[in-house]
Formats: sequence, C-alpha cells, structure tokens
Amino acid sequence: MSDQNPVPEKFLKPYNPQAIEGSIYSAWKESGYFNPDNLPNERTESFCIIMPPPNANGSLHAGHALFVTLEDIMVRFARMRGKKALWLPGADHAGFETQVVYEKKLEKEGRSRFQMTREELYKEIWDFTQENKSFMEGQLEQLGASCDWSRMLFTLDDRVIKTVYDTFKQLADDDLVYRGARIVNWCPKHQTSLSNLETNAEERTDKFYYLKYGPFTIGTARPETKFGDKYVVMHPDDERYKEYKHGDTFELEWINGPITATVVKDEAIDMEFGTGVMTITPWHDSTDFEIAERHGLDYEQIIDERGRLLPIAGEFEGMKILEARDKIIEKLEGKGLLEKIDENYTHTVMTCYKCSNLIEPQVRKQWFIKMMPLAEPAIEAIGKDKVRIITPQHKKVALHFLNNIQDWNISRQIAWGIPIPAKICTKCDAGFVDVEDTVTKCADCGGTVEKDPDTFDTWFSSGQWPFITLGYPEGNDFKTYYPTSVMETGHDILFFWVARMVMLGLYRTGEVPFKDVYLHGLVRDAKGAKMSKSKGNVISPLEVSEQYGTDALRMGLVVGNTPGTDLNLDPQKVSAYKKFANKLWNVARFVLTETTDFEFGTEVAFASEDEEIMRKIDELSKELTDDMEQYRFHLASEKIYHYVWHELADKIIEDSKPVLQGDDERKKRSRQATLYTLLTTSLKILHPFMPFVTEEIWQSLPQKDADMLIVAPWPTQ
RNA sequence: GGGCGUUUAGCUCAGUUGGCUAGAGCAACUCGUUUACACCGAGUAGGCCGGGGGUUCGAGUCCCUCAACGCCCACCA
Repeated sequence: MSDQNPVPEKFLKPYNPQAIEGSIYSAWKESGYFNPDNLPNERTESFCIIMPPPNANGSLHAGHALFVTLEDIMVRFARMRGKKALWLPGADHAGFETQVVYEKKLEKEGRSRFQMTREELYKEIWDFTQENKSFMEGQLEQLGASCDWSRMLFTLDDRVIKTVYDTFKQLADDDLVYRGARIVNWCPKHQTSLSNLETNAEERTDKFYYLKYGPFTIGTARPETKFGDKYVVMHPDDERYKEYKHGDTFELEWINGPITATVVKDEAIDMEFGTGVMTITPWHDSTDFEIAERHGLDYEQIIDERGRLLPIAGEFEGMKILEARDKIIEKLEGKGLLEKIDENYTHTVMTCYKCSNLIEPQVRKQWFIKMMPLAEPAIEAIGKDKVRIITPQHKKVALHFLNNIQDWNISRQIAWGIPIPAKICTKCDAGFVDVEDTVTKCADCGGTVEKDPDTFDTWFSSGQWPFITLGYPEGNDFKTYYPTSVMETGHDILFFWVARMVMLGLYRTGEVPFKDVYLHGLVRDAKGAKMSKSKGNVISPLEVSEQYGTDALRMGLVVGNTPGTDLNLDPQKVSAYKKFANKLWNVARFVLTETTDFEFGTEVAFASEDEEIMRKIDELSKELTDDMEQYRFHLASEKIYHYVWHELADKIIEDSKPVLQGDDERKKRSRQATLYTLLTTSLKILHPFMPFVTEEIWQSLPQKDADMLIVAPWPTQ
C-alpha cells in the first residue's frame, strides 16, 4: 500500500479536546472569518444575530453556555450556507444588577455605598465591569463563540448613550414621557424604585388586626401605616353603611389622639372582605393611592426611604416598621381600640426580586413612558408574525402582556447607569427633559434647576440594543443587517427585553428589530432542580467544558432541548457526547487510514451500493437543513449523532472492511471515495454543533473544498 | 383571581404538519481482548404515551373533560 496521504500521528491517541480547543479557536480568530466583511466568496444574503450582552459582573453560567451554543449553531450554519453572517457581541453594564453585586462585594469588605460619593462608586464599578468584561470574553471564546469581536460594544459606550438620549428626546417631543408623582415600588434596602417586573409576589401568613375607627371597624395587616389615615372608605352600594354619606365627617380617638375623619364612597372596596370598610394610606399603598387620586384626597408620607417612621408617628418616630407594629398594637389595645386579631391571615406581599425584602410603596416623582402608543404597533407586529415568536405559547404570553401594559417607570435612584438627561427645579420640583444641556432655569416658576440625579432603568437602553449596535441611523451595518434575522434569548426576559426591543425598535426605526424570536428555557441541574448557590447544585459550564470538551457540552445542551422549555444539564449526558467526539475521531482515523493510497482528483466509477449510501446522506443533509431552518436543533443534532454512530460507524464502516480488504480494485476505490465523502459531509453537518473536533479533523484532511471548515460550503449548497 | 404549560421505559427527555410494529441518553442484564475506537462492539429486558369521553380508516399526536405538578401575570385593605 502506498502512502501518499499519511495519517497524522495525533489520530493514534484518543481525542483530547483540552489539547486542541485553544489553538483551533485562535486559528479561527486569526482567519478573520468571524467578521463577515472578511468572508470568502461573494455573499449577498445577510444574516445577523445580536448577542444578548452578558452582564459584566461575574462568570458565565449555564444559561450563557446555552445561548452561546444555540446562537453559534445558527451563525455557523448561516456562514457555511454562504450568507454574510454577523454575530455581534456585547457586554451589559446591567445597572441595578451590577450595583447589587458590587454592593455585596463592598459589604464583604466592610464598606457601604452610602459612605461613598456617587462618583467614587461609579468609578469603582466601572473598573469592576471592565475587568469582568475581558474575563467574560475569554469565557465566550472557550465556549466556541464565533462572534465578531471587532464589533464588540459595551452598553455604556458613548455611541450607546448618545442614541439612548436621542430616543428619550424623541419620546419627550412626542409627548410620550412624563414626570409624575406616582406610587412606585420602593426597596428600602437598595434605596431605589423598581419596575413591577422587578418585584415578586410572595405569599405570607401575617396577623390581621380589627381596629375600632370611630363607629366603624376596619381591618388591616399594617397598623404602622395608619397614623395619617383620615379617610374611611366603603362601597357606595353597601347597605350596612348606607346611613353614612360621601363627605360626612366625624371625630374619633386614634393612635396618637383625636382626629377628624371623612367618609369616602368608592367602588374599589370589596364588600365581602373584612368589614367592608377600610381607611387609606395613599402614600404607601397603590390601591389607596388610586382612591385618593380619584377623589382628590390629601396624602402624607408616614414611612421614610429607609423604612423608618416619620414624625407623624409621634412617640414611634424613627422606629423600623416591624419593630413598631407590636408596640402600636399594644397602645391601641390599651386604648380599647383593638377589637380582635386574626392570626392566620394569608396574603401576598411584594418583595424585591434581588433581596426579598418587603417592598415599601412610596410616592415619588419619577419619569414614566406612556406605553400604550408604543405597544400597539408591537401587538400588530407580533400578532401578524412580522416578529415571529417561534414558540406559540410565548407569542400568546407576549400579546397578553402588551395588551395589558402599564406605563413604565424608567427612573432609578442608583449611580450605576446612564444618567437621565433632565433638570429638576429646586423650588417647585418641576422636571424638564434636557438632552442638549441648555435648560438653566425653571420654565414654570423661574427657579434654579439641577441635574436629575437618577439614572435610566437599564432595560430602557437595552431595549434599543439591536439598532444601537448596528449604528442607527447612519451606519452601514444598520443598512445591511437590520432588521436582524433572529433574537435568541431566555424566555424569562420576554417582557423585560424582547417586548421592549420590539416596541422601541419599531418606534425608533419604523421596522421590527428582528424577524424571528427563539426563546430558550432555564438550564436546570441533572434532576431538573433549579440551580442555586444555596443548594450547591450549580454546574459551571466552563468546568464541564474543561472536563468533557466544549463540543460535548454543546451537544449536552442542545440534543433534546425543545425551544422554550427548560433543560436539564446532566454531566452524564455530556460525558456521552465526549465519547461521541472520540467516535468521530476514530471514524476519521479509519477513513484516513484506509485512503492513504487513494489518488484524489481522478475519476471514480461508483458502485451502485455506494451511490445508494451517498444518496442517503444527501437526504439526511436536506432533512437537517430543513430542521435547522425551522430551529429544530434538538432534532438535527440527534439525527446527526445517530447517523454518525449507528449508521456510518456501526454499519457502513463495518460493511466496508471486506470491500477494502478484498481484491476488487474498482469496488475498493469506489468505497474509498464514498467513505471519504461521508466523512467530509459528516464533518460539515456536524460542525455547527461540534465545531472544535470537526475543524481539528478537517485540518488533517488531504483533500477539501475550503481551507477551514468554518467557511466550507454546506452540503446542500 | 386571570393566563400559559407539563404529564411517554427505572431516571432525564425526544417524538415537527395524525400513519409508531412508540425512540434516545443514562442505568440494568447477557455475550465478546475481530488491527478505527474498551471514551468499544453484538444482543436482551423494560411503556394499556396521567384518567375518562369524542373525531377519524387510523390518535402519543386533534377536540372536550377530570386529576396532579410547574411557571408567569395581578392593587384585595
């Protein structure tokens, strides 16, 4: 046997991912092919994915590994199919999230953000994120992300801020921005307001107190808010209280002495609940706030931003609400105003999604965006599949959200974020949008103005990410790649991010930001439990990648993972795909060993059984292409796995042994050519899923149609 | 209180528009040191596809209903 195509020695040992992944990634990077401007051959059709920018505040977790895998599969597939394929990476400053992470770090060091100036804090968090950002880029590389690093963008880069300001100004000019005293979700620990989406509803069992309030009995779970209550509210149709008229006043003895109360009739009252009568605390309760707004009632702050009682509480001033509660009840009991206590009252309370502390609603002046005018075009786009959410259940959920959308509070009282370009009057508290920084005095009262100290909700800028990253309005990338092909992200941020990108994208550019939406689920542990540090079941994708190889990790994340549903990451499953990588390695070894004497470039007379074998892989390729176009990666990956192992290796190779060792030269040559084609085709269709091992094998092929597999033509091209 | 989803082999899950004699990985069992691979091969066992009803020549797949579990949204003091 002549040896014109020698088999590289590396094939004599089992496949070792750790030894080759780094150098393969470097080779791709140096090739420049991650940047679509450098791709070979003329490419007319463009393809673009904007990466959901990972938060620059820690390591990548399993969810990141999943999105990298899915998006990398899509972009590699598009690249091989001859498209101008761009995957644009980013890093997110992640406002509140990062500030919370940093505060914890400060806490560990025995420091606190409240002892620092905003500037000091900002500077420190900036350095912290920059460090994390480069760390994170290395981790994305480890996972094989074939994204275009030359277009990398950070969410606090100047270009981002400029575009965000332009959008804010346009919204203001269109009368879609207002500053209003509204009740907001206030977290006393984090000292900021939060959007509704940033709170959790938690069921709790608390005491429910029945208190004598003049001639009435009122029920409350929060006696500490009742100091200023001077309105007593009941349903207009409640027969029990028909003798009391709206506007009646009466004197009564209350916590800290006699007060005058006024009767209010409002339909918000549930006659079945408690006694059907309640007093209201408009400053600290959203229902109460709305009742007060409807009737033009007074409201007064009882609890400060730290969760302590204000002077109105008299002797209780300065106490934390929970400490005060029992003492207040004691006093009420002493005065004979406590009627009874229901010990097993269950209700839902709002908690901060980060610290789980009780949300203390507060009335504050905040910037809001009117959402209905923005939501309407988005409802149409999603309803008519101009933005096609490929999982029908999420389409329904998104439409439901948009149809019931409420105005969006975009003010955050934190340092880490994009400052709101606005001025506030120091005298009358009026607010003015001021992107050009030209407002010097109050237009209402002539008073002096100061910069608004608040920052934007981070999702306000993130919501503009697709068109910002592509350089709207003038950038060439915007013209080439917008609307982008697909947005792939976690279903948990459908409202936070996806819906807002659709609304703001349509608002700003008049076009949808992406044509398709692929939502993946939560990555859970092997048994389906949610990963958490406290449970100790967190699986680090980077460790898994080091142990089994990135290709195996990727297969473990994608095989059987139906779009939109949660996925269990099982190291045993990943281990199985490590074996598969080795299987492929040995298939390559076999084929290369058996074709050392094959003369490439000469005519082959194929035997009919070989034509049949090749027809089958062509069929498979077509089927896979269809699956991939329809985002059925979970099926495509499994089919390739099955083909390579149980068809190519178990059957075709086994059946080939006698042919290759036989003395029919024509048949042998035909089979050699066939096996070689099966190998190259398998490498191609497997490459989006297992990029490293396939590229490593490709580099050792004596005959190929592209220097690198990453740009090799897809079999059906 | 609304909405969405899940229920298929011991475990974790696939099963795309109804054609399935229901699959995969892991686990289990039997055999096998055949020069691609022991990170292996050949084979075996294991499921009234949550319950009930319906549509259909045909249902894991469509419709109704019940049950269990899960998720999301929501201002009951």
